[in-house]
Amino acid sequence: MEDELFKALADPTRRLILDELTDRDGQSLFEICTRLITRHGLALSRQAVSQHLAVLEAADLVRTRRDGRYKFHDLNTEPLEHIARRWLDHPEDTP
Amino acid sequence: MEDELFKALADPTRRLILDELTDRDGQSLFEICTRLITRHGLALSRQAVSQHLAVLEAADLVRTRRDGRYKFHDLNTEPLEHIARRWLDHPEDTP
DNA sequence: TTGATAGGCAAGCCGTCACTTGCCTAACAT
DNA sequence: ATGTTAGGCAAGTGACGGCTTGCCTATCAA
Repeated sequence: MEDELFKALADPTRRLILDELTDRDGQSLFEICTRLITRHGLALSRQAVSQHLAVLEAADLVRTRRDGRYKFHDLNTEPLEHIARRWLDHPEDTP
Repeated sequence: MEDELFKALADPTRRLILDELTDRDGQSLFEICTRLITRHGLALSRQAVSQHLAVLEAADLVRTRRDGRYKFHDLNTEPLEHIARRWLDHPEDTP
């Protein structure tokens, strides 16, 4: 799980996808593809983006819901919140 | 720089090295090798660890200082502090 | 000086990863 | 029913990453 989280964040395209979902939640695969092209000049195939989304979903950074033939992708920031905590001082833990 | 930071964190062995440096700062290459074996059962070659340390240093997560034939490795947590900030709500930024 | 210790450099191996291509299913519109 | 749109599955390719091996330099002690 932790492994999948860090692996998911290791790829710059996946970080861009997280950016786009931060900007607007609940996008479909095609919307994400379009935004990667228009806003970042990244002309990836649909499958490439789909595979990235699968990696992000495996890391629980993205959650999906289906509606008919659409699949919407929602950002889940919870895994990100304590990502670096183990290496940082936690003054709140040491009273 | 950001790319190197996330790539550095993507490897579980490197995260263990950060753990060991969190536990005790300023270790030499051989000390880190020894701790990886004794505390985690990780029998890596010296060069493998050395290459990991180079990646961590490129990400500015580790800083080094030489003293004679010894090279000491110090943890630098600064890059970790705002690692996930771009995807999280920053209530302190929005008054 | 000799030997031992701490570390560096470079080439090579092998597995994983990002991406493409081709084909397939499901849902909706006409 | 047919065509179109949204998405999925699977195999293949090329590159990168982690690790090893072999050899080399530098520092210190005897």
